[in-house]
Amino acid sequence: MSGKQGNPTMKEVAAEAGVSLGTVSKVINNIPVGEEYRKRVEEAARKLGYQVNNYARSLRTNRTNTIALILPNLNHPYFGAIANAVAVALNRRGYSMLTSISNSDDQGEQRCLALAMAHKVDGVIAMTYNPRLEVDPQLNFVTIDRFFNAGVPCVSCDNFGGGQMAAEKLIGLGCKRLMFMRSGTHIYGEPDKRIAGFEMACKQHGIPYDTLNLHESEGLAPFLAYLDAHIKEGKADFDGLFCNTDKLAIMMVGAIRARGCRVPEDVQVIGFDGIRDFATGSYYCSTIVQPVELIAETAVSSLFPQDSSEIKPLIALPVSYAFGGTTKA
Amino acid sequence: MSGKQGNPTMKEVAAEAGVSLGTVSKVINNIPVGEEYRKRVEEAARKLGYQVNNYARSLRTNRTNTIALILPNLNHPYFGAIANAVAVALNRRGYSMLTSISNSDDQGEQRCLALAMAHKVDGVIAMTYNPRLEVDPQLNFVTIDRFFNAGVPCVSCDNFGGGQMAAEKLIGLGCKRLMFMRSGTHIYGEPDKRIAGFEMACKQHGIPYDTLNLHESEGLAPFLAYLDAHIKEGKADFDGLFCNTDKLAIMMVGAIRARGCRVPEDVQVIGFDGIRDFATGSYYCSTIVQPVELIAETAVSSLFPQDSSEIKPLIALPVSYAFGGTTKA
DNA sequence: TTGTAAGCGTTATCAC
DNA sequence: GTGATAACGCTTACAA
Repeated sequence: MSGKQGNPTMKEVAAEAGVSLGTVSKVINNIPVGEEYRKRVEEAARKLGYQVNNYARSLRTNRTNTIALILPNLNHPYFGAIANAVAVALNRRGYSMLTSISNSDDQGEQRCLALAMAHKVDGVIAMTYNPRLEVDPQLNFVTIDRFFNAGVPCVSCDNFGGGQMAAEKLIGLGCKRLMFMRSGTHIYGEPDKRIAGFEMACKQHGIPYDTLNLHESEGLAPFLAYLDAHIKEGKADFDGLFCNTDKLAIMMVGAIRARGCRVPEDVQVIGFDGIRDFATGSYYCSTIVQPVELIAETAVSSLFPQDSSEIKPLIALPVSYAFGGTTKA
Repeated sequence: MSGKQGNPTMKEVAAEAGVSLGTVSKVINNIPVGEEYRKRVEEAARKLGYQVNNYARSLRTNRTNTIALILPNLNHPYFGAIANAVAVALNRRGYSMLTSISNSDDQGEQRCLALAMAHKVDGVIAMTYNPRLEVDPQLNFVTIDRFFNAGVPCVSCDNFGGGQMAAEKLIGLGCKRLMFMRSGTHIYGEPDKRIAGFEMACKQHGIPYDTLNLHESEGLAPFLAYLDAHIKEGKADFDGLFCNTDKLAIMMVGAIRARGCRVPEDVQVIGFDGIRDFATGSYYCSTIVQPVELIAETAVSSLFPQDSSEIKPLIALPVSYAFGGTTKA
């Protein structure tokens, strides 16, 4: 309790103001009360530096005004951006944020969830990856980028549309043969729709394409092997590449250039996420930008039923394309 | 309360197990109890999915097992790294983290602090910038990078030593005339010792130097003007530059190169913080690396007096130099 | 309108 | 060693 023993309580404020406990409570909670009483209470509260004890209040009201955010870590800029935006969105509503780091670990995720339950949070926003995560059906739970089932709302960007957009952008910029690369934590997940959208657009436009869809545990080697096989003497047999993350795109741009091929002149590359350089604020590569603030805002408002008339199981928010130097202008 | 009405309480567990409330409490808190009773209670708790209500417990014990972290935002990699490390360090001790974003705003910082107080956290770790922040002297309070007064412990890296190290590194790499640049939120703060350390080392080695110490509201223009004045036809009249952050260093490297000067051949540049590229993990520039995990760990343990025999008002943790391509190898 | 008192889920102090 | 019972600080009927 902040190490402070002399933390003033409502009772003390009541005594100081010469009113009853209930009156103090009413003043604190903005419930109509005689003007003279209100003044006395406010004066006393200020004098004693009174601050409501959220825990005691929560015990009574069964609401904590706190939600938990569970995410893999705070080192990746995307997670940092999400956490930041969620905190801001919650704050605007008078809610606090309890942050838990799962380390992308199944047990860690379960542990974070248990912690949130013990804290009796009013809701949980999670970016989890364990498909077998045991979550109390009564829990006010929203996921980001991870669809569980119809009972759990999932807020995500329009991954399918993003994949489509990437393919169409590359095609529009003159690409004749495309390539898709993916490295991810799990084989199935909301972001996997990126490839589906990409493939559909390619087919629609009659553009040939190749894909390399790998688990991150396989590392970069298979991608590099692909480049070795498909870039001969600085000539690539594809001229457009879409990667499922900016991170992979950045690595591939480096690898392509290292093999004597120019980006974007010979091969154009588009990533996904819309990560910006922390110093300059510029995009690392041409990319499909996730609407981070909107995702956070939507996730938060999904927790409060009064905000949205109907709960949608899956919400796909619009993405946008940003030029970042790895496509032709 | 997680929207769950049927959350089992200790009383229900007691009824289920056919024991008294006190006995359940003892089992939950690992207080010796008859083996048979313990079994019955554990069985009942498991069956009902009982989970202790932290708020009710806190109301009794006056401890919340939660600490608040206040920082400007979670978008800058340094803040993200600090938040991540603090969360991990707290978790190891069984504590939860309440995160508040201040937006580097005086009022925002005060608001975050009030929120933490209302939540009755057991302590606060803050990266605040308002020197007039009103903080309850009773509050278990630790700052990072911001010295208040002897009563408030401040955990920081060895900024003075880092400045020294940067100067000596540049001198050791052959620089004959140095330059220091700073752009920051406030004129005074723990990180300002970087320049002091830098200057001392320069004087010690008899190396001439120049400094440009500005408030961030002035933007980059004065720095660029300096470069314009000191780089003529691709020749700079200084050959070593130390910037107080990696961010500034990165910008300056770009600006120096844009003026026809080579980095690191003509001018060597060292930044401060040790930020790494999120994709490749490599440093953006040669830099003085902050011991992020150690800072977080130290800040956390400063909150728990039993961990450290004596509270030190200012703790300066060792930094290290990392090569990042903007100095000679 | 204002005061009084019950009770939220837990821990801790007692008798038993 | 176990079971009642009184707090903890607050909200909320309900009584005055």
